Amino acid sequence: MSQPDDSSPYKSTLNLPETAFPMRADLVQREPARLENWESQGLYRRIVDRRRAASDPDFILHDGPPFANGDVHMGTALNKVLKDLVIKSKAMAGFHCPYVPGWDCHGLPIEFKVVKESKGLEPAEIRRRSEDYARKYIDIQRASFRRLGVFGDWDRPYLTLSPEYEADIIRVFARFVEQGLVYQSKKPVLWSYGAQTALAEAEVEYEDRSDPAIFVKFPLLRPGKAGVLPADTSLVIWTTTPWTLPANLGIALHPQFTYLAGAFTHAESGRTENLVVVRELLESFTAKTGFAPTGALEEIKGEALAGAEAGHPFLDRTSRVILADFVTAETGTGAVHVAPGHGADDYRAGQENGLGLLSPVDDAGCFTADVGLDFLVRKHVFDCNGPIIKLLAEKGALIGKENYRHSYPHCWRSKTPIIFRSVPQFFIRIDALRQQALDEIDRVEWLPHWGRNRIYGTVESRPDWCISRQRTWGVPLPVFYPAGNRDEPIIDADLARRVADLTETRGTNLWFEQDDAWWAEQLGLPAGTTRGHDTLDVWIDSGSSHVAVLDRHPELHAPADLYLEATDQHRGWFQSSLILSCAVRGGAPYKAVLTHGFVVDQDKKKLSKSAAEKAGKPIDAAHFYNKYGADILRLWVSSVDWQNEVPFGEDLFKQTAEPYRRFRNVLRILLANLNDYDAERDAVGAESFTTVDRWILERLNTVVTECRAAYADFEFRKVFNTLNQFCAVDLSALYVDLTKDRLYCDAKDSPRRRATQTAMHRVFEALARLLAPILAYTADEAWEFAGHSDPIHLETFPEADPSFAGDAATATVAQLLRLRDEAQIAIDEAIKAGHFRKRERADITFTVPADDPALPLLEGHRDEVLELLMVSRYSVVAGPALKATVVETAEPECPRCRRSLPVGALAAHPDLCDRCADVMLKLS
RNA sequence: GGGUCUGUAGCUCAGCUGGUUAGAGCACACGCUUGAUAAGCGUGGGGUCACAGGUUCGAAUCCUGUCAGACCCA
Repeated sequence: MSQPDDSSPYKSTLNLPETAFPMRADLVQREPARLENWESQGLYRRIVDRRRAASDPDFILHDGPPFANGDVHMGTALNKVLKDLVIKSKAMAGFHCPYVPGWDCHGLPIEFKVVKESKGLEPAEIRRRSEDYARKYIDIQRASFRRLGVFGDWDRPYLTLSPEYEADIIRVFARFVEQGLVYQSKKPVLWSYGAQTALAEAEVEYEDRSDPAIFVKFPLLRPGKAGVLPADTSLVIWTTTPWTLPANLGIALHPQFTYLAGAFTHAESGRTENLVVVRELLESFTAKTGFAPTGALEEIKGEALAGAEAGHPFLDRTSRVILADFVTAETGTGAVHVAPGHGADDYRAGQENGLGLLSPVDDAGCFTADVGLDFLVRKHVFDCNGPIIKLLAEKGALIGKENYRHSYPHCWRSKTPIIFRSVPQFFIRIDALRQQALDEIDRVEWLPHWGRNRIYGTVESRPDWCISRQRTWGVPLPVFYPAGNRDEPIIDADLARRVADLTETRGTNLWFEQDDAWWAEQLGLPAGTTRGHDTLDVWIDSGSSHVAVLDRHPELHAPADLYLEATDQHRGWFQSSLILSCAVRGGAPYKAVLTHGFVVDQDKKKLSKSAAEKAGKPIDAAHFYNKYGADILRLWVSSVDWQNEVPFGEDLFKQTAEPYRRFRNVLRILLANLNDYDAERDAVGAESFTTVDRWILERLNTVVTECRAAYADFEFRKVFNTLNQFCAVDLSALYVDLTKDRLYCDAKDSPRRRATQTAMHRVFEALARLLAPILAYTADEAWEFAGHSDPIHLETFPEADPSFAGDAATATVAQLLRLRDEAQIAIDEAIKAGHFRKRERADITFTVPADDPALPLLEGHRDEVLELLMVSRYSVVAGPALKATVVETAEPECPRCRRSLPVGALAAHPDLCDRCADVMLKLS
């Protein structure tokens, strides 16, 4: 500790800054106490009630429910804090902003964990454990969100597992049924044999994988229209999934492509075959298989082969030649193996050409007896690629083979590769809703604007929605089957609604706990009627929130003003909500949608949780708010460009600690300088402001205008930059620095001291409120030290003051700063040369052109210019260009104010400057 | 492979509809201050504005291509 410096007898006569607002933030210790205070007074409720009482317009941000699984990592924190910045800034901009957070509770990831812990559980038990699991993480995540300073109705969040919510999901399903949009069909779906369920597009992730790619010949039996092909000609197909060959029912050619037919000879073996391949791929075919054309080749259009038939290479079956636009000339042979049971394109082509459908694969991904080859039955399909290739070789059907590396869909949970497999599933007809959904997309505001194209593309091209899942932890898909018939489901809206009514009060566990007989009796169905076993896709759950939450909650309504999630939700929640909402209410559930990028590593590489942990890089939000404080994290969020991917790392994070310190210190010095100021008593009128006061108020006016506009546009980074610049340059480096003399050394009540305090008071009140949405804790702490008893979050933003909308003072100060910069360089040189040690000793000679706009200022406002330059004295000479030279002043240093000015005007204080002598006289 | 987007000092970012020597903060170096002091002030070094073409009197800013990265789709 340093001893109090009493070397100057005048120190006690100064008005030095003083405040109890601590310089050190100690956020980790202090924030929890402030949070407790907020919660004990029900601050969130007070804010909402105050805005409603003022009849402020609504602004509804509808919370997209995070999955109730895992801790809050930086990505989740980014999303939640962005939402909170929206809510807090909208509330301070004068909107009524109820915020009801929610959680997505059902689904595979949780069930997967529960089932992995203990095998062979009854469905009802799986559901109990899954609910416990979800609730545990809801509590963990809720505590984190609160700690981050996010305001909301945390005591009554919405949960997709609550009975009312589940009942509404079923009612949404009923609406679809009643519009004839639900059907059952056997068609290929993305199937995870690891998790043994159908998956949605959004539940699939792409990983690199190596597969055998093979060239297989299909001998033409009937040549179709062509009729000119040599005998024993074969089409050659190329496939990366040999295991789907048993289900082959056709070969697709492109109608417009030119194919080449003729003799091919293998360079090494000398084997000769009559083959057909597409012209564009002839070279690559030869390179990969070794078969080169022996003589002239016949050209033939794809459409000429339509209707031809080929023999299956190892089964006693024919394969029809069909035409399809999806055939490309990029890889393979231009002839595509079609297995309608194992692919979406294949299915459509099969339907159009009446090929039928085979899918001899069971839930576990193993061949069934229908595969047609005994030695494959009960073997996993991926283990059958080898045997099938071997069989092809034996039959002489194998033309070539290569290893092929490609990105391939995998199950996001079990990480196993996806297979396309046909099983009876339930679907929603998208075609009936597509145009309406597309029209709605153009009525919504997308932020950033390119989001519109994202979702438009997905909706435009998405196939029918497979909504059934073979899982337990979810909302039951409420269909029934007549006694003894599992092929024709009873899909009925009224039945579904009655199921909803029963579960509204008793929960959907009923579906799993009661038996078929009970349900048949409850619903008045004939004895022997059985229930379906599927649950609904979880995207139906969260996509129904506009019904289960917005329509139900008394403070909310649909459409919401804003949905705000990461960009992956274009194909997820934004889309499922849109489609469900179009069917239920005939329009989008949101007026605007804001998307932000993902949190990525510092070098902009994808940042996955497991990879980060392996590298010893913490990614949990708790690590950061427990080490640096929630306000640092919030400040970081405000400083990033959420439109793109958001780079993150502890080093980057630490960088925001510096701006934080500046904000805190500026608030602190303002508070300290206002220590003896009472706005009621001491505020001066507009006519008393000096030039620098008017300048800082003009700057403040600009800052207020810019920040309000930036908040309105959700450009938090612009708020951060604007305020940071204002604090660093205008306040800390200039205004606060150059007004020290008048604040510390003038008489307490001197008009120019009070003028500056009046300006600083306005700056503080505005700055604190503009910072409040971001520095939720610190702004409130400063507010409290300024003597306010209510939290700052009940306030509204400062208004721009029209009397400072001009730039007259700013223009004047700009001229003076030109002089200051010029003088500064000369002063620095003089100090470096050892002429004197501090700028207050400088005596400057300005050389100024006669037409320089600074000239009248130099001549007419001596005291103000001296104060702003913080030098002893200056003189002006005429010259061709602005220039400053410096010598040490001849004036003595006034021991009270430490400026070098003429002294001795008052005999009582011969060593003091005029101003200080006056002050001393008044004090005595 | 297709679509959308991004690429400015070591780091985080400003640079509006093209127009004087490309700006700020952090970090770094040096200095001042001990009356904002685990603070404050100043000065300085550092950028071929990803790369290559093109439009223009003139481009970081417009166009094309290449490279790198992100997300989505295959």
